[in-house]
Amino acid sequence: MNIGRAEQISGLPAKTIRYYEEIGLVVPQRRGNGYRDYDEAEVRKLQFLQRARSLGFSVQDCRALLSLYDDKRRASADVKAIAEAHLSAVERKIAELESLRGALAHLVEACHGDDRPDCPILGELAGGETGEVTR
Amino acid sequence: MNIGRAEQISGLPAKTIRYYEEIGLVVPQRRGNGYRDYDEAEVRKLQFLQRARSLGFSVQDCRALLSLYDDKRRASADVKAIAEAHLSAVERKIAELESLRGALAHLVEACHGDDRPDCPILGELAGGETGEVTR
DNA sequence: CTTGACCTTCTAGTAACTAGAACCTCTATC
DNA sequence: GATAGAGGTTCTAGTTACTAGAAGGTCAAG
Repeated sequence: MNIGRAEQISGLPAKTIRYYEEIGLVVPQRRGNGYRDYDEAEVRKLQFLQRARSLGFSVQDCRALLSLYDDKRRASADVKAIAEAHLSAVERKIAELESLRGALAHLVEACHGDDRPDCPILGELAGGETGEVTR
Repeated sequence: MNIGRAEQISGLPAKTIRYYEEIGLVVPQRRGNGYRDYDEAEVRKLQFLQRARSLGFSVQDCRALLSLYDDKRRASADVKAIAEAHLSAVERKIAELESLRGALAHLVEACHGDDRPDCPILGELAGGETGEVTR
């Protein structure tokens, strides 16, 4: 089938599908006119990629997951290891953002936000000491 | 002062300081030998950038914050607006990651992770039929 | 005069696409 | 047969915010 149909079924934009081919993830046959021709298995892989990417797996992770998906003798432990590593990364990122959120919320709250120039946010950025004026 | 000293004081790598010059954030004078020469105000701006970036503000936001920092007739409301927008973005990102974390945690939990090929994680990615996780 | 630290510019690579341009192919209709 | 329009092709370049590395110039000390 053409790339347009693969796009509809997989939910991935055609540009992205071409990109995935360029990096060797899903490489379809070509027809006589040069058009890409996706078979069932390839479209299933595109769907697989769409789901894995929407779960936040990197393209490198997706490559590994796809090859495990293809390997009927895989150990589920290998799949789980990838997912656990990704989960840990997500949790680290959440912790980092929560710390940021705390700092930002504190600053936003401290700023009166009117037409006067005095601003604790800039104060913090300028020197870490609220209201610092000279150095 | 030389870029090496500016690096020590600001905590920004020299490569980053040069990059900030390239995009017009902090542009120092040059000495006769072509070396960059940072004055006090410029080093303070570099410190400002280091802090703003570590709070997760984009470089574009930093540019705006820096110009407000320079403008002694600024309205603190303008600073606050930037910080609030960033805070909102951080909160959206946290919500998104927490949703991901939930889905990933379920999948990881459902996978026995041994040497057998059967795997609910791949099942979910492949189409949500085989080995689908109970939500 | 040489060594080593420090500085310069330049190119290219990172992640994962995305936009746009120029052009080709297929199908249907006039 | 000509043409319109949908859909396909490749290619380049832009996005974010740096970072690595190469080739080479400058400076202070011994």
